[in-house]
Amino acid sequence: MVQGHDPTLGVPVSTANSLTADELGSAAQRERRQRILDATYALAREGGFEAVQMRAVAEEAEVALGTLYRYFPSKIHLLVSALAREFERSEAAFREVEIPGETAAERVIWVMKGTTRGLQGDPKLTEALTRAFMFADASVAQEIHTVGMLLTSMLTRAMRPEGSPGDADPADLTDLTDEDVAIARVIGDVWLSALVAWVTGRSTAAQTGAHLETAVRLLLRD
Amino acid sequence: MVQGHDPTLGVPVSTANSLTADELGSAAQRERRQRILDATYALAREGGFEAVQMRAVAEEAEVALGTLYRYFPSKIHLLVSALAREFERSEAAFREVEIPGETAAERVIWVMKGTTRGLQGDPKLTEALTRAFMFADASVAQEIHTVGMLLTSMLTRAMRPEGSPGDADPADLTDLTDEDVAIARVIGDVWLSALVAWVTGRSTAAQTGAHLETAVRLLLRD
DNA sequence: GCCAGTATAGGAACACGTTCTAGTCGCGCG
DNA sequence: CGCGCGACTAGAACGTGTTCCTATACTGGC
Repeated sequence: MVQGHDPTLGVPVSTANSLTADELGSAAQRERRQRILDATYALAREGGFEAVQMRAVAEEAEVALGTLYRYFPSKIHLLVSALAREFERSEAAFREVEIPGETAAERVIWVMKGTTRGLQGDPKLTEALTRAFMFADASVAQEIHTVGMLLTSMLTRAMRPEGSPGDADPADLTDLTDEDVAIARVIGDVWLSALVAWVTGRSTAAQTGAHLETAVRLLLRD
Repeated sequence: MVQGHDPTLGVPVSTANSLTADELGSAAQRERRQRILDATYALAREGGFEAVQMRAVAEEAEVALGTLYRYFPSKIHLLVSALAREFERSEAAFREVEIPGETAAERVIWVMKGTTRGLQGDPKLTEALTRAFMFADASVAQEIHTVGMLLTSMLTRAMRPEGSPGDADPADLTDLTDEDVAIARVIGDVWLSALVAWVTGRSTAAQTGAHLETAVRLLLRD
């Protein structure tokens, strides 16, 4: 089963999706949603996946349990949505800086290492978000797709020479070859696997970084 | 979080590992372990991850729930152990055949596709095993390591020219360069990500195969 | 064959994700 | 103003993974 590609929002998406910020009518509702995500973030940061308990999130966000479930249909949706919000921030931040490096490989490594370092500074949080991402099933496809797009966007932007067209819109991949996109996806895969290995204590931060760098150099030999 | 189990065990088990076949004294115990894994396999095959319920496994295997937990300290351990057993069978089967293909890339693709096809023939089973693998935390490191070794072994064997030394022992990687091993690991990463995407309904079998093939060709340009 | 100690059976109890029910609040509309 | 309706609150209830407890079956040492 494949999900449709970019329904580009606006259309009432079929089943049990998380409520996005734009779908919420009142300011009070948008603020409730923010409070919930903030509570999720705070709990995850302190105690990781297992500390993000739905009752605890509801209490911290000062909403009833039922309300929490109205906004996010499951713990996984909740955590992946929190991850998406972080990625949006991260992606926006990268959009503001010059990415250093002569070659595509150097620039990609710079971006990946920066992102990874950010995540490794908050191990519990990263554990929670990664576990959720890995455990997600098809019902979370929408949210996952958002995250995937952001990641691919960051990578392909790093692969492009600095200041090339298409920088503004993260979804604009027009001047990239199929091979570029394929490479970006493979790097994303490796990154995810490395993250999982790190999160589950099967490799150290240093190993993760080294593995990632190796993979990028194998893929982007200029 | 799975913490240390009660230490009243006859055999000194390091932390909270699954009991391996060799650690079990009596034939009756080894047979119990097999029954448990068989039951797990059967339930997973029929109904996937959620159908593998500990009470159901215990009943099907005709052991008490407490006994099940003595053999496998969690559902995740149980499923990853089942996965390891399958991989052992798969790896052994591959060891018996000539791997066709002129180049390393062709041989690796042949192996990956064969394995993937096998998994896709049993979607529910694959879903259960993959979800467990992805959800595993550090306490399952031992079992996960086993699986990782088997996968790397299959891949590096395919990368070697046919009939080269080291074929007998899956752990013997002496005649491979560091780069070879790194490539095998990257391919393993991509395979895992692709499997997750397929299992969670985010990509089709065909897309999974194509992505894998692209990745292998990017990495093994002969 | 008997004893001590361990493994197993059987099942209650607990934790947390999820669902459901009843009641309350706020608000636009006749 | 009173009504209806959707969103919210509070909390009970349920399912499944996990733990715990007690009685029984087994096994190795004497």
